[in-house]
Amino acid sequence: MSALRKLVPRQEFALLELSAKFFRGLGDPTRLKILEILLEGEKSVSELVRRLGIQQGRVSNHLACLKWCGYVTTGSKGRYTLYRIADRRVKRLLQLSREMVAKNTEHLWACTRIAETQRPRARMGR
Amino acid sequence: MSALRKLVPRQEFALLELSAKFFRGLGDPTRLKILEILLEGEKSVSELVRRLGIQQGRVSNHLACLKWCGYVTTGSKGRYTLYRIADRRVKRLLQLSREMVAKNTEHLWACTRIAETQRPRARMGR
DNA sequence: ATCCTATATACGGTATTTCGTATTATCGTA
DNA sequence: TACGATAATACGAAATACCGTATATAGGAT
Repeated sequence: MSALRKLVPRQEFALLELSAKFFRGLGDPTRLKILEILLEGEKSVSELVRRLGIQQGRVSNHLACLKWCGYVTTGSKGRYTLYRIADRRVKRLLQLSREMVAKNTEHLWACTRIAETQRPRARMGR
Repeated sequence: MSALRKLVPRQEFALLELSAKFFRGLGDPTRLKILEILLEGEKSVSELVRRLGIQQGRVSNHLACLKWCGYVTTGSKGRYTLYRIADRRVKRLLQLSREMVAKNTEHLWACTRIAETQRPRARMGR
């Protein structure tokens, strides 16, 4: 049980929790790439699979995640499921992050508190 | 080794990776709460510890994380280290998320692909 | 130097996330 | 109905993140 939970009102805690979850939705490079592709226009799952070059199941899973978080919506067209960006704010979010990341590349690289994927676990000491 | 890595140019992959890392910086309720407090104005670590009610070490760790990601900067004043929001865009990011989360509360709650902290692990099936 | 306060770091344990692989569901068409 | 294509879901293993506790560092005052 998070200690924070005891200190902030239940409602506020829930909101923080949800917002964190929301941002974690953007915390994966594959999902970010998917959003970038969808910003070009709606795409079917198989199209995304081709573009990403990863397993179909994995793509569907990431898409489900993006959908739950409200980044994308779906429609079906025959056998295809088409995914598209759900909200104009998605583009804004990605823009903002790009700007801030650009200003901060070296720092972010050096950051060991949040590891990159598949990088050998960095010890905290020097 | 991520499969995505093989498909997108090295440079682009690095950028996606960094952006994801950047967003993961916002993917924790405690860090979000810290940013909210800092939006009121600069604060020392001990002040934050009081407000958050959690271990000092943990707060420092989260602060380090936020600093690496470029959300906050520090200055020292005597024995105190003062933390403050590093960039106007931080406020924008949080605003955008609040708006999108508000539109999406139920969905986010229901999302089992990204777990809330300390919630009993939901199985994927129904 | 020594003590005290403020802050940063280390590390094991546990929770969470992602991945790879396999399976299941759904829809159009023969 | 059976079949092929499209998409969604399941599940164990590996990677990553977070917490609690303990310890180290730094600066000011005595």
